[in-house]
Amino acid sequence: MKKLIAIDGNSLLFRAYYAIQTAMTSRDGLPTNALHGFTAMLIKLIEQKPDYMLVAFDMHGGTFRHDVYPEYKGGRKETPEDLRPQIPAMRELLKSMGIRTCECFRYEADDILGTISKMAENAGIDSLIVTGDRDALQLISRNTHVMLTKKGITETVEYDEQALMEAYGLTPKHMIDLKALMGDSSDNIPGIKGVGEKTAKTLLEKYGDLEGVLQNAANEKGALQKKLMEGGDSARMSYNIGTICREAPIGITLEDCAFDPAALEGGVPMLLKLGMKANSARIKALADSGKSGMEPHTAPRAQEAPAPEEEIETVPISETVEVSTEEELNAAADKLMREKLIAIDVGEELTVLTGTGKYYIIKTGGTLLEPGLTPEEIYSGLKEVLENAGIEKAVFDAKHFMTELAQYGVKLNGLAFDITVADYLINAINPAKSLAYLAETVGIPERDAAAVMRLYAILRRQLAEKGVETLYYGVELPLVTVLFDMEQAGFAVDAEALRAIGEGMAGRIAELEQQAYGLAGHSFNILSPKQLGVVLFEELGLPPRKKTKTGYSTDSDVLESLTGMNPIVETVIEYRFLTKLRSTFIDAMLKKITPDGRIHTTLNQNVTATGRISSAEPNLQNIPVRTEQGREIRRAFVASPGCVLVGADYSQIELRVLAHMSGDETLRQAFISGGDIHARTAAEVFGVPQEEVTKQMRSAAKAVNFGIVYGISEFGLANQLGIPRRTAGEYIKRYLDRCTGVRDYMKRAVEEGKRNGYAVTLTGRRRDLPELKSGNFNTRSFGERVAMNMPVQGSAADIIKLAMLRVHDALERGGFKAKLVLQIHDELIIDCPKNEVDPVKKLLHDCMLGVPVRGEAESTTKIGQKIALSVPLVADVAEGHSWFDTK
DNA sequence: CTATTCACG
DNA sequence: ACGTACGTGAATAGT
Repeated sequence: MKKLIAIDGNSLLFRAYYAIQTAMTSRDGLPTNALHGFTAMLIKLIEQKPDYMLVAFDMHGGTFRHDVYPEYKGGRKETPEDLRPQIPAMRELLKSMGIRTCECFRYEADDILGTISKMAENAGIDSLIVTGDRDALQLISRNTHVMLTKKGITETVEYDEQALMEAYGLTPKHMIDLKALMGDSSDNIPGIKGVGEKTAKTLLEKYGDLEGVLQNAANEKGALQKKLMEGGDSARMSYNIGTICREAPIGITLEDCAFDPAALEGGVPMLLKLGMKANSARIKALADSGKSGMEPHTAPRAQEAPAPEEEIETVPISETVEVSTEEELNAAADKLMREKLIAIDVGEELTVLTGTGKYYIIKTGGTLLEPGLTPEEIYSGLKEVLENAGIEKAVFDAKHFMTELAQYGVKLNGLAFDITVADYLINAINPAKSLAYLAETVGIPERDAAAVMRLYAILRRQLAEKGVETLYYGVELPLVTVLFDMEQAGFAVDAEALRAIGEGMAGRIAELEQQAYGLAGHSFNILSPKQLGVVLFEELGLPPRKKTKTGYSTDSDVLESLTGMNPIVETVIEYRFLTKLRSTFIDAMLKKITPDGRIHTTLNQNVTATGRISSAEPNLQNIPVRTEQGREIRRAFVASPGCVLVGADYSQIELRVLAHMSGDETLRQAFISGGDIHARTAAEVFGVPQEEVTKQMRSAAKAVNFGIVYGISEFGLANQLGIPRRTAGEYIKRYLDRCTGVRDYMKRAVEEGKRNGYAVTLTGRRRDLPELKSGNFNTRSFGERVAMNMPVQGSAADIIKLAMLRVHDALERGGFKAKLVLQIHDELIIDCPKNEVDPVKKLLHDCMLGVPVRGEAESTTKIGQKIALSVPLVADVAEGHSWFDTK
């Protein structure tokens, strides 16, 4: 197979120019930084032995896009003064090396690349398009790949269809739709105002393409509908100018681009003149190897013959039924009631594939022009089917589906399989973002419900292969419903109290702001690390402690170390602290309160690599607690009327898990005999009786304990404690000498990680450890720490998940009205009617400790019994009106 | 869009 | 000798 490499000359020169900001000039004073970078890149590309090569340039003046849209910018900023002369120089250099260049009146370099790659496709030739411009991703096809430059210029990523799907969850064609919807500020393409990436992607997933989105605008609600209706023309126009032209009048043929390595030699004199000695030598070498003809022109590519896919039995579609009227829907629902298993997917349309091979396409739409049904009609029509627990359902993202159904008063019963959750257990590091993405990665042709059905078969087998079936069916799948209920319940918030806290801070913030300006001698943006760095380290002459990639670091460690040197430091610290509280925890929270007076977070079950749950939009797992003032915010998180909050948290669960997993006798005895674990550690590490442990010793020991859990390193501990590395090393050594079981465990964890390629928790949850194979020291060290930490953090996550299942189950069986509302890794919060407090407190405590609970279903404890620890678990329970009080 | 910072376990 | 603690999510600034 022959190969064309087509390069966006302007884009690459720009990238090279910004990547290399060192001053470089040729003997006659021409700046050469961009030329250097470009040439280095060119050499890398020539090494791929292309048969055709073309470098496209933009032409001055307007383009056909400006005819329809005069404000179009074409992604390019002003050309910097010292880059300008390098562009013609590059063209000349390319010419001398026999590499074809091209520019085209009223078209951009992109369009030239689009056109030449189209020609190549027609001729059955592979193309690689090299550019820094993401717009080119729309050109990707089976034969055309796109190489994008990353940070700098020599680092690149090559995208084919699959890689694009993995990175963006979109097909090449979707890239245009996406831009048309969300606009692009660098090109000044308007898109639809108020539609960002997230909305755009969701819409595209739902309706397929831009036209689909616009035509289904009526399906959307409220503000979004309005935006879509009004922004249609703008989006269509954006689509047109965002589409790369593949039939530009470029005036050259593919054969004009034929590349002859021997001709490269012609560039050597000019390279030398430009002061590129090393590059000229490499070009010369490439020219010579081309001349000798020793190497085959087309390098044999590693033929990755895909292993013949084992055919996985899925349900062949025996009958397809399109449903677009209520009569048809009712008929379909009647038939569905007789099914045992159905796969469901909500996309552009609702699709259902039954275990007996009947495929229903239920048309959404229901507008005057388009046949179809509204969501209300569909879900009420299918209510009986969806709520019948006897009909098993396989879904892609069950919690999401349940949330949608809830809007129409429909409950989902009989959940048999959730694709997202299964996929997460198989590969926690890279969870599937969409059904299309997953189908693509797995290499199956099906879409919609058919993909769900096929994935159901595939993933079930993989779960079995990885030994995580019990974890899946015993923990993760039932947990979906628990998390859904928690999201629906929400956390009551006293908006007035929250506002009052914010208002109480406003005065002080304004005061600090003025104070900072006064001390600096002028006003500036205190929250800008860049501006603050200038004030502190240049104007006021304070000593910089560390640097970030972009300049001085001004993080709290640095500021802390500067206290006492200038009063502005304290001012800034307090200012940052208060504005953080206000913007993230007061203003942002107020916006998230729904009309029911509550905040409904989203609890993600498939984002963390360790098995923890995460909370987002808003994150309720990081509400302040460590500072007195921050903790006040918790007074606004309250119980429902007539209720109290009951909260319980595990004491030192990770260290207890470590004690269990390592079997270390010292650590185990510490937990068995009880008491203050950090003080005990201090006594061991510092070799003093526990009564003589000072505050400092205890806090150092606490840091050591954390370090142990994180996969200890001397440097990390030294940094944390602000002590010399040697001293930190000494602490670690003393700790591990006393707790040899822990030392052995850490060693074993890394060895097993290497041998198996993954780390594993007490329930068998896995995390792949590709880092352990890395040749890079840092990457490998990271892998080692992960191998030590993941089993500990992940097992603790397993334990609390089990507790949640048991609590949920016990509350339901006991007929309590109390509801779980939040989990914060080692803490559970229940919103509890006052008359239920006593039994609920006991139940919560018992569930967390693994104590049998009356009336408990056996199934929920299957794994729980297996992971009884060899050290006691302790959970502290408290109650109160607000979250502030549950400590 | 990425980097920085900082809130939590 | 390398250069770091583990896991998250969100606001802000500025390229």
